[in-house]
Amino acid sequence: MSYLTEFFKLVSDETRLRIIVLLAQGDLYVCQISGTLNLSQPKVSKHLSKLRDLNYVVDERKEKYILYSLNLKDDVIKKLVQNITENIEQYPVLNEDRKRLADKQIHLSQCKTKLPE
Amino acid sequence: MSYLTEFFKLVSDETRLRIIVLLAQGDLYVCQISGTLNLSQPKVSKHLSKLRDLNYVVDERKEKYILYSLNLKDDVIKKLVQNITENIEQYPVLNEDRKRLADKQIHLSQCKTKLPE
DNA sequence: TATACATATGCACGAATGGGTATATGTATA
DNA sequence: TATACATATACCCATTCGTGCATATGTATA
Repeated sequence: MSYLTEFFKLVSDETRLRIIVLLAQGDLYVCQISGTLNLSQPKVSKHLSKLRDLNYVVDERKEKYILYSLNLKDDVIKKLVQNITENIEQYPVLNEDRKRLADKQIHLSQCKTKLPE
Repeated sequence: MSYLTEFFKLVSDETRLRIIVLLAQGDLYVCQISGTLNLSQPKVSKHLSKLRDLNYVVDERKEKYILYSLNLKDDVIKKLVQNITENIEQYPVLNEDRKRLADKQIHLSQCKTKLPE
C-alpha cells in the first residue's frame, strides 16, 4: 500500500484522527490523550501503537509516563493535518477535543500523579 | 462518522484514490477509468457507486455511456486532492495513471464504440 | 519489597470490506 | 426486435478491523 493510502486508512478511524489532531497541537502523555478524549486507556494505547508501528508518531519515556509526538514525513500529509487544525471549528468533534485539551481539569483527569518536567 | 473520516475511509482504498485523482484531472466515462487503471469493469463500477452513494462524485448519462465527475464540498478535502495532484510525481502509482490517461490507445482500450460529443 | 500508578498486550468476537464471477439493466444499432 | 455494447448489481467468500475485558510489563514510592 502506498504512503498516502496507508495514512488515509489510519485516519479513517475517528479515534486515530482525533489523536493525530491532538498531537498536532502539542506533545502529550497517554493519560492526557485518554483524558481529553474520554476513552479507555487500552483503546487509546492500541491506536497509539498502530500509529507508532507505522512511524506516524514517536514515543519517549519520561519516568512513569510516555510522551507521544507527531512524526509526519510526507509534505502533502503534513499540509493536510495543518489545514485541518487551522479549520478545526468546522469539525465539531475535533473542536470539542481542542476545548477539552485547554481545560486542565479535564485533560489531566486520567493522570493521577504529578507530570514530569 | 464525520465528513473527514468518511472521506479518508473512501480514499484508504487505493483503487478509489486512483479514481478520485483521475477525476481531478477531468471528467471521465467508466470505460475510460477502467481502461486507464486496467481494472475489471465490475470492480471500477462498484467503487464508483460507493463514491456516488456518498456524493463524492456525480454521474450523467450520455447515450450508452455514463460520465463521472468529482463533487467535493469540503474545502480541506478539495485542497488535499489538489495538493496530491500538484505533487503527483511523488506518488508512482498515481503518476503512472496520469501518463496512461494521456495515452489515447490505453485509456480508450475498454471503450469499443465512438464516445459522445 | 510490596503497592499504586502508567502503559502495553493478548484473546475472542462481531461487523464491515474488497474482489471475483455471474447476471441484470439500460441504450443504440443493424 | 435481436444483438452488441456500457454499466450496475447480487451473491459468496476470505480477510481485516475495532473493541472490551483481562492481564502483563515497567516505574516510582512508601
